[in-house]
Amino acid sequence: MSTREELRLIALTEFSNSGYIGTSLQRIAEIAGVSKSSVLYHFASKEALLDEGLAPAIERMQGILDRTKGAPFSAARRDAFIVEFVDFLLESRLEVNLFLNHGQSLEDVPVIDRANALVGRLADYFSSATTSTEGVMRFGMALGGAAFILSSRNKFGEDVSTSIAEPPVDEVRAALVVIVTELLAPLTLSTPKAHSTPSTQE
Amino acid sequence: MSTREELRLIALTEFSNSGYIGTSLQRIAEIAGVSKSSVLYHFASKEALLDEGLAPAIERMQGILDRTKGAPFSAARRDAFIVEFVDFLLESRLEVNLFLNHGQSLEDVPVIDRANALVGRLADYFSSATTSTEGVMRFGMALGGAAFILSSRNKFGEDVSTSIAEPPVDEVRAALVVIVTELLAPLTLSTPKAHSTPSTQE
DNA sequence: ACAGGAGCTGACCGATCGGTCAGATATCGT
DNA sequence: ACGATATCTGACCGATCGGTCAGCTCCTGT
Repeated sequence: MSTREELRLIALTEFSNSGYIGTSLQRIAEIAGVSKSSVLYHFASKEALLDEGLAPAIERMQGILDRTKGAPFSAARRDAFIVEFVDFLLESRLEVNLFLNHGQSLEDVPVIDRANALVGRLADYFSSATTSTEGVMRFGMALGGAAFILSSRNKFGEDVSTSIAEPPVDEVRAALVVIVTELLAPLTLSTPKAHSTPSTQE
Repeated sequence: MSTREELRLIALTEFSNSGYIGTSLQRIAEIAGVSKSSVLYHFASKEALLDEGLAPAIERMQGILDRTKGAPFSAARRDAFIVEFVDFLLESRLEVNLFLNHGQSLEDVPVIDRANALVGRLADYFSSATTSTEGVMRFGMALGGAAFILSSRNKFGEDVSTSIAEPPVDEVRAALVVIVTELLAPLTLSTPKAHSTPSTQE
């Protein structure tokens, strides 16, 4: 693997674990076994390192959303999206963890803005199927909760609690699809009502 | 309000929004309208500011857990816990957000260790009712997801997506209780036998 | 043989970090 | 009136931050 690619992965890992501000170029250089100057030779700036670390995951998520929003909301398309979304979360844990945990303090960074825009498109897609408070909370719990629990699974599964072991990844994937589908199911069974909350559709 | 209490709240807010490392004493002082030296007069160090900011929420959560674990696992006690837990999340958003989003990079800070120990006790309590991967994921999605979606509700509700308005707090509370209960319900319908994890009562 | 670019480095820069310290100001009990 | 105490401040410290720059060592095409 090239030094440049190695630095990208180290930076992504450290940004995810310690945050963007909490990770110094010096530390990235030390882990890679090169000098800080070498890091800045391969990447124009620390921000460029963040940008190139997140870019692949952002482009993948963009593709998923483009494909999903190509047709109107339906239960079948929603279920297909859920599978794709869960796979995305499983394979982009570092990126998702970095964005979820540390993105709010990096709001003026362009690559974070792009990721935020994706969340907005995702919310718009599901908000087209519900207007009730419970529906909105179901969407948030299902997608945000799944992203959170996956991106920080090490924290709860290994570090903190010793009584919960790390399950096989395919079991995690299957369980997550079941739970997310269950959470989102009421949103499209009978879309017109759901709750007695008429309001707040701006 | 005393200067000291004002500083505590400003620090908690800034730590939650920008992270512990991402918040400087200078910034806290500027918001409060005092000098950096004054901040360090009221609090021995930056870490003391973090400690005293999180302490009340930690003590409250400790009380909830002590009360809940005073008796063996049952559906009724679980439901009572859920209500208390949701109320806790609603009233301690800053603290929960700070712990969830930035706690993993502060693992050697004593107050964060205390909070992590609470999560461990919580996980032990619910892991006594399930051993399946799906059960563990249900627990994680329900509690972690609820904590996440509430602590970062501003991000998804106001900043990012303009199509989802901020619902009344009592509706959020009711919806969350329904969803969390629904997620955790299958865990105690048939509890043949739990784990072989005797207590770990510290 | 050698020019030239790729990869890499140490020295250095201004800015900011958390924290220390001596002293200024104000309040209060006596 | 006067010392004691609480509150607050600016000046300063060493460490670390992201970033710049001149120059070093290779390797390769000609």
